[in-house]
Amino acid sequence: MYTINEVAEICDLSAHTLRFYDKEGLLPFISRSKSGKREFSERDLELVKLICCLKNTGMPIKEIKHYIDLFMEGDDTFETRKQLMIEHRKEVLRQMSELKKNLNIIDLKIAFYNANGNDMPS
Amino acid sequence: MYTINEVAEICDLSAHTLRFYDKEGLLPFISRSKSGKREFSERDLELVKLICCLKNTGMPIKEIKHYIDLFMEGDDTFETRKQLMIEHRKEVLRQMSELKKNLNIIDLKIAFYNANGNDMPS
DNA sequence: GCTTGACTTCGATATAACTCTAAGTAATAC
DNA sequence: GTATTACTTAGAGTTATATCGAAGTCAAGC
Repeated sequence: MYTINEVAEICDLSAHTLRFYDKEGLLPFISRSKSGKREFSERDLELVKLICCLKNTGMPIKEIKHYIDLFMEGDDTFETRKQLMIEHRKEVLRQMSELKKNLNIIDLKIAFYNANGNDMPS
Repeated sequence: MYTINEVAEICDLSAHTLRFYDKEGLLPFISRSKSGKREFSERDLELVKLICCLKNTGMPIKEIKHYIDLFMEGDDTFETRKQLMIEHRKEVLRQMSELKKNLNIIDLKIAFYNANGNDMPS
């Protein structure tokens, strides 16, 4: 079991942020110790990592919550979750392609700088 | 010459946003018609595209302004601008690498869904 | 028993980047 | 000459994601 601070450390978040996520309904799966402290199992930790992955690829908290809600509903939502993930994968690919496009622009710019500014278009 | 709305269309921004950028000091190079309207030359358009590229790769407006300020100062800032661009390129590579890492996580997740949830880790 | 870590509520504050409103002016296009 | 487009100032409001602080409670470990 992990404490909130351990999870925070591992996932590069603050305990504050984790509680904030909890409040937003992103962590309904977390159990509590008899004294009321959050206890993260290995599986919980993996879910938090997945949440971070989704967040870091631009999924808004509300959509992540939707995914988690489906997850909590159980096996009936299996197909829906799978489709959501497949859709999000497309979005990540879109981001990568845009990033590549922008990298090209930057590379071109640096190439112009290396050519000592000759024919610099802008 | 392009009007503000044409540039907005081309760069997928609103005229509002372009005026906002202008106010923030990102577009000091734009000239005006005798009636006071903004006139974007081909070169200006390229610069706006560069600004969008920097913005879309996460550079904050203040840093973009700094770059534009250097640009307006002229050839003396050539080396500085080149170094800035090289540094930003590293940042873009970092983003791409993180995106790839996250794509892997998503792919793994989808693979588990395709395995019908067997051994689903989370 | 004292320190540390965790908990709660609640609200303030921050930050970035818009986004919009209003009210009035001025030139352009048909 | 009317509709469209663009301009101005100045400020209010929005969205998303935190981030912080206060104030008090509670339990565990040394």
